[in-house]
Amino acid sequence: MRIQPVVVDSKEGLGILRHSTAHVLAQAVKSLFSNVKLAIGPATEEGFYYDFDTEKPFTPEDLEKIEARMGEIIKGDFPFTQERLPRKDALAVFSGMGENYKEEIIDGLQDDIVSLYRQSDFVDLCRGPHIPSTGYIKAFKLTGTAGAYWRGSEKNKMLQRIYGTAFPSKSALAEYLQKIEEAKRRDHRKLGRELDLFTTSEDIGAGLVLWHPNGATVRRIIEDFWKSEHVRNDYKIIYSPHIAMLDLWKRSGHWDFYRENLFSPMDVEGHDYIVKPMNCPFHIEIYKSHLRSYRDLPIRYAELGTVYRYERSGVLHGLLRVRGFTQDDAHIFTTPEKLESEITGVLDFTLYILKSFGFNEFDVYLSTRPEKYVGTLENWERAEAALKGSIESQGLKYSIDPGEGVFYGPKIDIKIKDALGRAWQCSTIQVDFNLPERFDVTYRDESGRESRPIMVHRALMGSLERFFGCLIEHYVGAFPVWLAPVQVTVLTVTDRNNIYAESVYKMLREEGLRAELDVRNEKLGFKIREAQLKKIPYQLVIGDNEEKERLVAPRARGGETLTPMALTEFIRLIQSQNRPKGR
RNA sequence: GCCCAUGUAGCUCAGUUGGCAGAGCACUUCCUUGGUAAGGAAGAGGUCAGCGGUUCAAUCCCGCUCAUGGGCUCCA
Repeated sequence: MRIQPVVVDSKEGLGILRHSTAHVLAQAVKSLFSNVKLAIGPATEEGFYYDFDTEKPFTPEDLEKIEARMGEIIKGDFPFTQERLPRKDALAVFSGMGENYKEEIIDGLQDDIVSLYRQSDFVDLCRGPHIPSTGYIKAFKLTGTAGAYWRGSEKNKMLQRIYGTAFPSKSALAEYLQKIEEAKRRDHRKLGRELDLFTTSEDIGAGLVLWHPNGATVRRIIEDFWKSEHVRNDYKIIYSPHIAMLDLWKRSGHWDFYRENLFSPMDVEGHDYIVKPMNCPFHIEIYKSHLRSYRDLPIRYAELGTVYRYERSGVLHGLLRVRGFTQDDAHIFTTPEKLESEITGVLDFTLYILKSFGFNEFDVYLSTRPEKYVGTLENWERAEAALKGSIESQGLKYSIDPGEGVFYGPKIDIKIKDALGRAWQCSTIQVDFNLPERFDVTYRDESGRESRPIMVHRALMGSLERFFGCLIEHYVGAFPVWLAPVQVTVLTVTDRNNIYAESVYKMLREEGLRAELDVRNEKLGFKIREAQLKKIPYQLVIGDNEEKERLVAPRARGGETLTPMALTEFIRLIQSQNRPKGR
C-alpha cells in the first residue's frame, strides 16, 4: 500500500479531519444513547454531519453532552485502524449490531472487499482515509440539529442529523465562527427591518413581501435603470395581466409539468383562471398578434412581470425565496441564424447590468442536452455552441452540467454569492425549442415559407426580491449613493439655523436628490448617530459657522468630515457619485 | 410538506414551580440651544401569535392552526 502524506490545511486534509470527527461524533452518540442506528456521516463544505435513526430527536442539552463525550474520545487519542473484509463478513458485522442502514449501503456496493474503520470500540463502514488517531482533532464544534430524509428522499424515513465542524487549530475554528457572526450582521432580513426596507406580515401571508418606502425607493431606482437600459438595447417593454385562463397553461405545458408550484384555479363565470407563474405565454400572444417576417426578427419583449408560485412553507426564506415576486423577464424571438449573436448580446447585457450594481463575482453554469428533449439535434448543437461561445468570448470561468438542461433547451445560469457563502441563482438565459412549437409560433422566412422561431427566455436579476436581498447583504445595507433611499440629510446644530438649513434642503430636492431635513430639538451628536444607523451616505451639518459663511459641512457615512464647502460644490460631488458603478 | 426550535410593547429581550405583566431603546410632552455616533425628566403603550381544552384561576399545562428560524427537498 502506498502512503501519501496529506496536509491538514488543504481542502482534502480538512475533509479527512472533518470526516474523522464525524466518526467520533457517531461513537459518542452510540455510547450515550441506546437504540440509535447509524446512517451516513460525510464531510461537507463547511464541516460535517452524521445522520442517526433514533426515537427522540436530539436536544441542545444532548449536543452539549455529546460534545463533552467527543472531547473525552479525542483525549483518549485512539488510533483509526482500517480493516478490509469480504462483503459477506462485513454484512455479518453490521447485521449483528442491527445496523440496517449500513447493510443497505453494503448491498449497494459493487466491490467484493469492504473497508471498515475502527477507533476504540467503535466500528463504521468507511472507505477512509482518516487521520492517524482521534487526538489529531484540535478544534471542533457541534453546530446544530436537523431532520433529514434517508438518502434525501421524502419517501424515506426522516432521520436526525447533527451538524458540526472541525478545524486544524482553535484559531481557525474561531475565525470560522467569526465569519458566521459577520454573516448574521449582513443578513438581509435583519437589515430589512432595521433600515425599514421591507417586511412580511402574518396577516397577509407567508412569502409575500411588503416594500416599505425605503425599499420601494431602491426598487424604483433599479426599475428605472432597468427600463432605460432595455430601451437602449432595443427591447420593447410590455405589460401583461396577473391572471389568465387555465387552458392557456394547459397549452403551455405548465399545468402538466409545473402544477405543484401553481396556486389553485379560481372560477370566473364558469371558466377556470390561475394567477400567473410565468410571463412567457403572454409575450407569445403579443408576438402572435401579427404575422411576423424574418425582417422583424429578433423581437425582444421585456417586462417586469409579477408572478406567483406556490412554494412549500418550509423553503421560504426572507426575500431570497418567496411566493410572489417580480421577474425582470424578457423573451426574444429569433431566427436560428441569429441565435448566437442574440445570446452573445444577452450575456454581455447581463454582465453589464450585474456589474453596474457592483457584483463582480459569479458562478457560471452551462446546462446541456438531457436524454429526453424536444427540438432538433441540429438546433440543440447550435444553441449549445452559441451559449458556450459567448461565455468563452467573455473570458468567464464556467462549469458544464452535462445533461442538466431543461427538456426544452440548454441554458446558462449565473449565480451571485451571498454573505453566508450560499450561491443564489439570479440570472438565467434559457433557449426554448418547445413553446414556439406548442403555441405554433411562426414567421415568414426569406423564401416566403412559414418557419419556427427560437425563443430565448432571460432574466438578468432573476427576481427583484431576490436581487434586492443580495444587494442588501452585499452592501451590508450601506447602498451606494445612486441606490440609497436617502442620499443626504441636513442636520442643524441649533434651531437658529433652521431657516438656512431649510433653504439648503430645498436646493438639494430641486437637484433631484433624495434629501431629508432634521431640525429636531436634539444635539448634533444624536442626529449624527441616527443618520449613521440609517446608513445615509452624506450628512450636511449646518451651524452658525456654516450659516454665516453660506457653506455646508459634509460628513460622509464612513465617518470622515469634509472641509466646509459651498452647496453647489457639494452637489457636484454627490452628483458625480449618483450613477451606477462604472458609468 | 417533513424534523426540531421559537412566538411577551413598534424593536431587542427579561419574567411567572398556574394567582392584577417587566426592562432598555423607539414614541408623546416638558426642560435643555447643545458642533460630528445617545443631554435630562415625566408620560403613554400589551386580549403575552390565533383558536380550543384542563383548572376556582392559563401568558405559563395540553391539543390544533398560523407565522418565524435552522435543516431535508426544490427553485428566480
